[in-house]
Order: sequence, then C-alpha cells, then structure tokens
Amino acid sequence: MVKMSETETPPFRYTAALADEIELRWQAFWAEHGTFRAPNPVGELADPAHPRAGAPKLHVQDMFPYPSGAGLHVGHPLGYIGTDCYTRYQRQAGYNVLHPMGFDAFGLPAEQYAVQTGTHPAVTTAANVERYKKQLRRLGLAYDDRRSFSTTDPEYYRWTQWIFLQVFNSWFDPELRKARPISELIASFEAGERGAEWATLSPAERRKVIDDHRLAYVSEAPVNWCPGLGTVLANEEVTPDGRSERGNFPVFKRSLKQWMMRITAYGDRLVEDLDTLDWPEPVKLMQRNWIGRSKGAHVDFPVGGDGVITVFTTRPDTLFGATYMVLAPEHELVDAVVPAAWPEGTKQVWTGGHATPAEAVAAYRAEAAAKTDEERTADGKVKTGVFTGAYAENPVNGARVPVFIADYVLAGYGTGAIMAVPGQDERDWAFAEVFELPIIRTVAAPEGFEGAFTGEGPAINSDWLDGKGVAEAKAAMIEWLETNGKGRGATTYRLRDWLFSRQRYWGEPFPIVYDETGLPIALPDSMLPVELPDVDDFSPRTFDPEDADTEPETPLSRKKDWVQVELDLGDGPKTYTRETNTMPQWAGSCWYELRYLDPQNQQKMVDPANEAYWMGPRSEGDCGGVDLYVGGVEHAVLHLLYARFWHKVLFDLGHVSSFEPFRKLFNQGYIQAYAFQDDRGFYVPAEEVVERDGKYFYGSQEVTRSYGKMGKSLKNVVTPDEMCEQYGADTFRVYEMAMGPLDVSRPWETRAVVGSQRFLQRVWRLVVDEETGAVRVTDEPLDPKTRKTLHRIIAGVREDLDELRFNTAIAKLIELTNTLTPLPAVSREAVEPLVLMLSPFAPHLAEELWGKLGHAGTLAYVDFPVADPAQLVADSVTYPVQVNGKVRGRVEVSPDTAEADVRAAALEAVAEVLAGRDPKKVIVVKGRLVSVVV
RNA sequence: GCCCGGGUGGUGGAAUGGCAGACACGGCCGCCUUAAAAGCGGCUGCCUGACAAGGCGUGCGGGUUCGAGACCCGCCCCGGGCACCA
Repeated sequence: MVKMSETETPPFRYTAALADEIELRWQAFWAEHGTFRAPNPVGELADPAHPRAGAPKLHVQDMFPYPSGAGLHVGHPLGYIGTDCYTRYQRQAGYNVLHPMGFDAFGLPAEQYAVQTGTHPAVTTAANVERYKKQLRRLGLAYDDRRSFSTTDPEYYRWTQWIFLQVFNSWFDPELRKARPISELIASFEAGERGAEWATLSPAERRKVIDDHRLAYVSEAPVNWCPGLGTVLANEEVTPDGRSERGNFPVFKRSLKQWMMRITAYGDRLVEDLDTLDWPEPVKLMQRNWIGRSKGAHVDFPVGGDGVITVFTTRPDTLFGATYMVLAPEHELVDAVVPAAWPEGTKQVWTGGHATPAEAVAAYRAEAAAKTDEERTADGKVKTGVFTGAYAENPVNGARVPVFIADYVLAGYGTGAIMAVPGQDERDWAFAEVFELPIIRTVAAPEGFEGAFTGEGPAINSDWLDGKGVAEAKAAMIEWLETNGKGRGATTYRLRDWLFSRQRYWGEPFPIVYDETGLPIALPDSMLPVELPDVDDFSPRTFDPEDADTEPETPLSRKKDWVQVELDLGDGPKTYTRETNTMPQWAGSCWYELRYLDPQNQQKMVDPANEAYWMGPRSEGDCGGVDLYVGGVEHAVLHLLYARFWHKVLFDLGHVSSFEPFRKLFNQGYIQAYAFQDDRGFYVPAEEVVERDGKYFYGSQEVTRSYGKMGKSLKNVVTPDEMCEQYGADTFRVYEMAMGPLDVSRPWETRAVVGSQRFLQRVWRLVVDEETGAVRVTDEPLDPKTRKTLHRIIAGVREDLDELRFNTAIAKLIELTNTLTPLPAVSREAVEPLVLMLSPFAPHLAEELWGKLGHAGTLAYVDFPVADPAQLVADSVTYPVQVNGKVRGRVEVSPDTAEADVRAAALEAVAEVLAGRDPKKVIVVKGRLVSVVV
C-alpha cells in the first residue's frame, strides 16, 4: 500500500526531513571550516588572515548553564538563540564577534547524583556537558568551539585558584580605595609606618596581623549552617524566611571558622559603579538594596560611669529629638549597664512586670531568642521591649535618656544600638506610644500632621540647628560631633563579607595549606592546579535538618593521605595540612568572561592585549566589559555581585583594564508552560490534553489547567530535540524569536510552531520549484513599488535587530515574503536581501538558499543588506482626515505637497461630513494626518 | 507597608502623542481532492445590521490635548524585589 501523504507532497518541499538534511550538512560545514572562530589580536588564537581580524569587536555572552542530567527544554535556549541571531547579524554587519559558550559544571546536583549512584561526578558532568553541546550544536548556535570549557576542567580551575591567591595576597587600602599586594602592607609594617608594636611581635603574631588584612581570610564568625545540606551558606543563598535557597532546608546561625572574602571593602565602588553600567534599573536597584549603603554618623552616648554606647544614625540632624535609646537584646553592653534595682521614676510599663532590671532583661532576652525571624517580623508592627534600668546622656544637650532593649533593633546592623527619635522615625514612634516615652519634633511637620514625620523641613527644637534644612543640619551636626569628640561621620552597609568555603566535594580545592601554627599559607603558582583528589565517599556529612547543634565535616577531610602533604615551600620539605573546604559554585562563574578571551593561554589568565581588545574601556572613564550579557534576572544579586567584586580586585591589581565585567546586561524572559491535573491531583501528559469549549480534557476526563515552569514531574516538558525532529532547528529558532520580545515571559504553544514553518516554506518556494527542485529566481529588476517595500523593510529589520526586537524583525520579513509570493516573477534583487536578512534567524536554510542562488561557501561574512535612502522616501502620502477626532476620509498626495494644498484637499474629502459647517481649526501634521475641528 | 515591572481581540503579541490590533496561532468560508492531510486564497475586536453603514472599544474613574494604548492625577488587579537596615 502506498502512503498517500508521501506521494502527494511535492518532492522538493521544505519539510522537516529536508530541514534535517540541510541543517546537519551545514552544521558539519561550519564545524569543519571553523566558520565562527573569532581571531584574537595576539597569542594562540590570533589569525591575521581572518576576514574580521582587526575589525571593531563585539563581545556577546550568555550566562552559561549548569549542565543538568535532564538536558535542555525549549525554554533554556531562548536567550542563546537571541544572542546567536544578534551576533550573526553583527558579524555580517562587519564586527569581529566573540560569542562563546561554556559550562558551570561544579555544584550540588552532580554531587548528589554521585552520592546516590556511586558514579564519580566528573563522569556524570562530562556526559551531561557532551549532551548539552550536542543539543546546542543541533540548534545551529554559532559558537567559537575553541573557546568552550567547563569550570571543572583542571586547566580552568587552575586559574580560579590563581585568582583566589591574588585575592588572598592582597589587602584593601582605604586611602587609595583599592586592593594592593599584601607585600606592600608587610613592607609598610616593617618600615614602622604602622606603629611600633610590630617590632615586638613574634613571627606567628605578625602573620596573624597580616592575615587580618587580607581580602580572603579565615574567621570565626556567625555563619549560616545548614545541617540538611551539611554545609554553610553565604547570606545571599539564604531566603528571607531563613531557609536554604537550594533544598529549602532550615538554616541556623552558628559560630564557625570559615573562609571569607572582604567584599564589604568594595561596598562603595560596587554601589557607585552601577551608574556606569547599562543594566536594567530593577537589577541595579536590587544590588543597591542588597549592599544597603547608608550614610550618617556614629554618635557616642555616655552611660553609667565611663561607659559609652555608640549608635549609628542616618539622621544626626535629629539628635535633639533623641528621647530614649535601644540596644539589641544581644548587645554586649547590656549586662554592663543593668543596675541592681529599678531607678526612681521607672514607669510600670517599662518593667514588663519584673521586680529587677536583671530579671526583666533576662526574661526579654529569652523571649526574643525563642522567636524565629519569621515571628519577629510577622508581628512587626507591635513593638516589644523592656527598660534596662540604665540612663544615658544625650551628647548634644546632656538630656537623660532611658536605655531599652528591644528586638526591633538588630544586633547585626550598624552598632546594634540606636538613638530613638520618635518624632522622625515611624518605628521609634510606635515604640514610644507603647512605652509612654516623650516625643520631640525636630523637623517642622506640615500643619495637622500626625505621627512620625520623615520628610523634609526646617529644624526646630534643636538649638543652633533651628531653621536649617535636613541636609544642611546633618552636615552641621556631623561637623559639631567631630569637633567636640562626640562622634563622627560614618557609612554602614547591609552587605556582609562573603562566606567563601563550603563543606562539599564537587568544587574547587583551595590552594592553601596550614603549618604547625594553624595559620594559612598560600601555595605558589607553580603548584597549581591543586587537583581535586578522587575519594570513595563524595557526600558531606548531612544531619537532621532541624538539628542546629551539629558540626560540618568536609568530604576531603576523610582523605587523610591527601590532607597531610609534604612540600618544600622555601624552608625545606615539611609536612603541611591541606585546606579541606572547597569553593562555592559561584567561584567558577566569577571570571569566566575573561577566560573566553584567551582560553588556551598557559602563561596568563588572559593576555592583556586580548583583554584590552575584547573588554577594555573605549573612552576615558568607560567601565569596559562584555558588550552584551544575556541571562535570567534570578542572578541579579548573587552571581553578578560576586563577579563584579572579583573583577574589581583584578582591575586594582593590574590584571585587567576594564573595571566592570559586564557593560550591558539584558534579562531575557522565561518560556513557561501549562500543566494539567486530574481530579486526584495527578499530572497528566500535557501534550495529550485537548481543549473543548474552554475546558480541558485528557481522554474523556476533564482536567484543570495551571501555568508555570516546565518540569518532568509536571509532565509538560517540550524539548528542542522534539522540535528539531518535527519541524527542524530553523523553524524552532524562528518560532522562539517570533513569539514575543526577548525580555518577556510567555507560554509555550507547540501547535503555533507551524506558523514559522509555513513562513520558511514560503521563502523556500520563492527560490525553489517544489515540483522540479529548479531555482525559480530571475534577474528581472523589481517593480518600483516592491523595491520601495524592500528597502523600507531592510531599514526596519536593521533597526529592530540593533535593539534586539527579533519578533518585529521577523514580522517584517514575513511581510516581505508575503509581498513577493504573489508576484509573477521572483526577482533576485529582492530574494538575495531576504535570504541574507533571514540568515540570523534561520541560518541553515539561508546558507542553503544562498548556495542555490549561485554563491559559494558561507554567507556568514557577507554584508548585511543596507537600505538605499533614496528608496525610503514615499511616492505619495495618504493623509487620513479626522473630523472631531474620527477618521472621515482620506486624501492621497505627493510627499512634497504644500501644507495649504493638503489642507484644501482634506477639506474637500470630508466636505460631505462637514455639511457646510465651518471648521474652527484645521491641523495638518506633515506626513501624518489632517485633523479638522468643527 | 515600601520599591520596581505589567494590564491591548479567543491566544502570543504590534503601534516616534497621529488610521488601535502589524505578524502569527486558533476559528469560519472557499479552491484543490473521490476523501482527508498538506498547500493556496478570503474573512475574523465587540455590538446593531441581509448589505451599506453606524455605535462602542487598549483594567476603572477623572484630566491635559485638535487628537491619548502612550502624558498627568486618583483607584483596581497581576507578576517580581525588599521588608523593623536606624
């Protein structure tokens, strides 16, 4: 029996099968010819003969993926396709384009899989990377294959370790506001520039002093301990409700010895340099919020005999309104200030019903400690606290102010103590109301204003500040505090130092060993990389997720023969102990944009000439960096903040010429999908659900629809592999780009993909006779009208591509195709530009058609069409004529018609509507419309 | 609570203050076909209407303007971020 569909389909139609054949052939061609290799100025990848050698450069990069075992679904490559279209266009427009792709391959899932199966994470990771590469190649993504790497490659993490050592071997000079080599600090100590004490210290004590200045340092400090994961986490990895971002386990504050990076030293620059970046405002805002810089003053309040409570305030101008103070319950001074008995005049509400201050404080502390963060913030509007029995003295006027403890003051921010100014602070106002504390306004509030006034206004009740505006009063007060030794201007940050060690196996080992002093020693560059040793047991010790009283234990610590190592570090062979923590997953992604520039360089992380070419500043004050960095908004704080920090350290030390890693950031949207559940709540395969009358059915049973992520468990995954099989990669690419703007999230709809296939089929048919396979294109010139359309579309497509508006660019190409389709002859004059303009989106099809049009080789370096300005002026203009805002007629005139003539013609066109009424006003908008008012 | 985005046909989405709904999906009709699929052509915002035509339309209410989806004021809803940060 003959399959009808096969016999009836024209033999040379652009079908999925033909697309498959064409695509695989061109992918092989590109790979074989190294078509998308970009030449470097110097080094292994230099190529003076390359068509783009020495051309203006463009460095475009995607946030590289973690190669998961599940492979890609159709949502993952959205951004990759976007940057591929953009870079293919720019390459044709004349740029030397760097568009690399790598893999962020250290991390938890590979390790967890290894724990379950006993397979080494390196094996799983390598397999997953291969799978990803295959899937990406099948989509025709034009990467420079020589520049691909995984963060897990020893040749790569050798440089991650090298950068760690750069950080370790530096300190931040607050005067110069930059990192400097630690050797310069040591020299300064030795020269006696930093006090005489140095000379009296033992060698180990000196090392401790120096270690305390390093940008990477070990500290015993409260950290986020996650027993469920068996590791500590950075602040950025803990959700606001105190759980791990990965795994959603409880996280506890524990004091532990861990590696930290002094990112806080860069707080100012990380905030200020945001202004130089072309990033989405919301992302900048999130970084500003995370860094949380506030400027103000430290003010000293004398308490008791010679005690002092130092507070941080952003409103030193309101000091005359400070009517009480609050310490965090955990504040170290609390015990010191609490007297034996309640002083004279203690109000009943202040005591919490306790007989002595000590009892009240102890009870309140116990209460506060028992509350989780959630509970503390849940009832955040009701202020609680208790009087300590102590009074402090307001340094500006000597007023006696009671000292409270309350959990609305956080131990971890500022100094853990505040001066309370209820007149100008809403929280203080609320507290003052509960505890019947006096309220003094120090900024004039508007007539009839109730509550705390936080706005602008002249100072009042403030002695010598009276009448000054807020900004002026702040400055005056800071000056007064400094002159009188009562305080000083200060800046604080919400940002904490970055916790950099993890108790995991699958991460970069630290290039650090310890000697008998227990102090860290950096390994020399010559000993890099410190390779991750093989172990039998990959898992860190994990615990009952709720059990806070547990201790981390690293997998590497069990490998005794690796931990104890004999080395000659200059003092002859000695036994050292290796650091057994590993680096967090962020380490590898903190600098990968740099390694793409010079991936094969064995001598340097990146050759300065290559860095300067691809990422260097373009003008005085320019930050430099990747020209376009595309990825999801979920990395707004973590990855992007860490990467900026490392980049700035490398800049300070002279290793790079750019002071920001990513000049322009673009957040792509997500492709999401519908999922369907039956009445038991089980997910049913989404592709088998049919819609009838606005309801959804799986077989005969009605199911409910929800919208969200694609996932195996939701049974709604669609893969690019399936799309390539059903339609071809080019159709899939065109569909993803046509379905909406790149930065907008949208639902996946497989049945709509056919629209893109039809479009490509029409283009194919313009060139190829479906019955004979012959090329139909003629050398006949275009008719003048179509020529104008062509050039209008060329101009529009270029504009759209420059702005990453791929959806509207494709709409214009469809329009052009639909214009050409019904014409009796297919003119080369129109088809060649069409093919070239289509090539960023459907590169395989375009290459194939380009060949059929008689050109040899690839079109990747053929000039992108340019519109002829002469063709962009219209022959005639149609003016719609509005009467009172409604279109009532139209006139067609030549574009150079004088305004008066347009007006006359327009009035004539709507004469019937006007019915003799006299127009009050006639507005002629040149080239647009005519508006008549009656 | 505060700060960002965003609300346009059945659906995804277009529109420098100037003809709202480009382009596509879906739907309806037609051509081709014994038939179906594919392909091709037409119609498709809503309401009234046989047609012609008219009215109404960009979350809601006001405003600016000859003219507002876009600008201003006040609300509502959805998504995201932050949340006692002194």
